Amino acid sequence: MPHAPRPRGPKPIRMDPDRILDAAQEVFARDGLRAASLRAIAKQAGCDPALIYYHFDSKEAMFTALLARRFPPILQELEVVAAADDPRPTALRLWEVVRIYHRHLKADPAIRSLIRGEIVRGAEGLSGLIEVRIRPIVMAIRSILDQGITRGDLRADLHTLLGTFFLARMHLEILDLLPTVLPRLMGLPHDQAVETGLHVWFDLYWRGIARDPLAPLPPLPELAAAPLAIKETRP
Amino acid sequence: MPHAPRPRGPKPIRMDPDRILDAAQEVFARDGLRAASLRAIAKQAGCDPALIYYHFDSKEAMFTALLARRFPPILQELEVVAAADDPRPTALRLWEVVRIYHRHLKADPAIRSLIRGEIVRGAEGLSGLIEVRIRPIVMAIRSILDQGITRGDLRADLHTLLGTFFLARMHLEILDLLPTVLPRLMGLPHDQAVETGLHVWFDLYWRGIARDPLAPLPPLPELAAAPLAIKETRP
DNA sequence: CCCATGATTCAACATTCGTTGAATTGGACT
DNA sequence: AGTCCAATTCAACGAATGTTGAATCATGGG
Repeated sequence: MPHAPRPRGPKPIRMDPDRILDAAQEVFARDGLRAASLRAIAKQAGCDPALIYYHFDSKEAMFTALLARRFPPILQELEVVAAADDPRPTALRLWEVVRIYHRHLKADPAIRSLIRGEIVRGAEGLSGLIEVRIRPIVMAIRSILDQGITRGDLRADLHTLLGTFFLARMHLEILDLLPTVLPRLMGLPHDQAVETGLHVWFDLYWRGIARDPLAPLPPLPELAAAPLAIKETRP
Repeated sequence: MPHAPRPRGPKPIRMDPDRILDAAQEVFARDGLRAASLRAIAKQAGCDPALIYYHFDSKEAMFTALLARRFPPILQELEVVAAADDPRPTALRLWEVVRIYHRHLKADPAIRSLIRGEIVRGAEGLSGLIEVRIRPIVMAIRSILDQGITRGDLRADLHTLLGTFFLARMHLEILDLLPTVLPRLMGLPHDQAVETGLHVWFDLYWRGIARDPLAPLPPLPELAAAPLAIKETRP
């Protein structure tokens, strides 16, 4: 069977590298970085696998390009909240951090699982880039905690670096695991699993770090609504 | 080069299936479930890849056998602490949970990352088994929280299921990420990263769930020492 | 009209993987 | 000594993977 040797390509559409990145993000989210194949990404993008190598150097280069596209907007919003002259009470600023994190990462399991999976074991050059992307984010959140101590909102003996780690990591755990674990473990409806999980978590976390744990939290804005008008990446 | 066609096997040593599981655990811990190859496991065990198929049905069967070997001892110890007639204050019992968790999972990154990686996206039949292994553990910890509420040690509005999730998951995050992330992110020495991380975390967590957050914690036993004499798996 | 050039596809390479069937070994029992 | 069976190894299969070089298409400028 010569299986149709050469019906050569009738596809005169230009393929934007951003479209390939979109496909890569989707496949990475579905299968994880290691299991995601270039052929699957190419099929998702509607092009030939070889075309990916025309626009990117390798699979790893696609991942770094993906990071470069997703992280700066997050950092940009966080640094606004972390500005030293922000007059809002610390609880509200931290909740704003939660909302920013949530809005950017909720619908993007790719980066969540990828950071997680590939940061532990360095994946060679990848870990360096992740570090470059993540360190400023950690520093922004941590500065809010530091300011909270000097303002007298937080307990003086708070370990602000670990406090940042706890806040950010548990957020990702809630996003990643609660929707799949909670319904299977209990009868809980998974619709609002993430929302209620985040609220309960923030209440517990705040009692843990506040100078006065029993003082009630101020009313918290809803998670979903966008707090700041920032232009999105897609024009 | 005919590369030495048939120097057939001069290896008359018996291979205990447990030795293969040991090798699998090591390779799984190093490379992750998906990336770990049977050939690497066989080389680690010092046998032929085909021998693995004589003792186990498949790669997946090895993983479930690994789970079956590691989880029951953890559950056994947890259920002792969770017994309803345990008279110790809730804070000490929860700290005991942390110690048990820590002792069993600290040196076993395989199960930690595998549970994490393969539970989110079901990996077909695997997730069911994981659920069978994990649910009793969750229930044991949760019952301590429930008893803590009725005893008046914990806040009455505590969401005990989410509280269990927070305690267990953050513990794994600390074990997995702190040793690699903290030194790279700061200059922190990674020797005691896990120990200090766990202490700071437990202090924050306890303030979050206690009825009286400002009451000081009782003195906590050291993490490393074994609290109960339980026979280990290797005879 | 032609040709240079960028964009895209085809087909294949070399590896690696999980898995399997046949062959071989080593010892236990008769 | 001979035989049987469990344990182990050999060699290979088929599939999937990342990657590459050559070929084809589309298009715009001369």
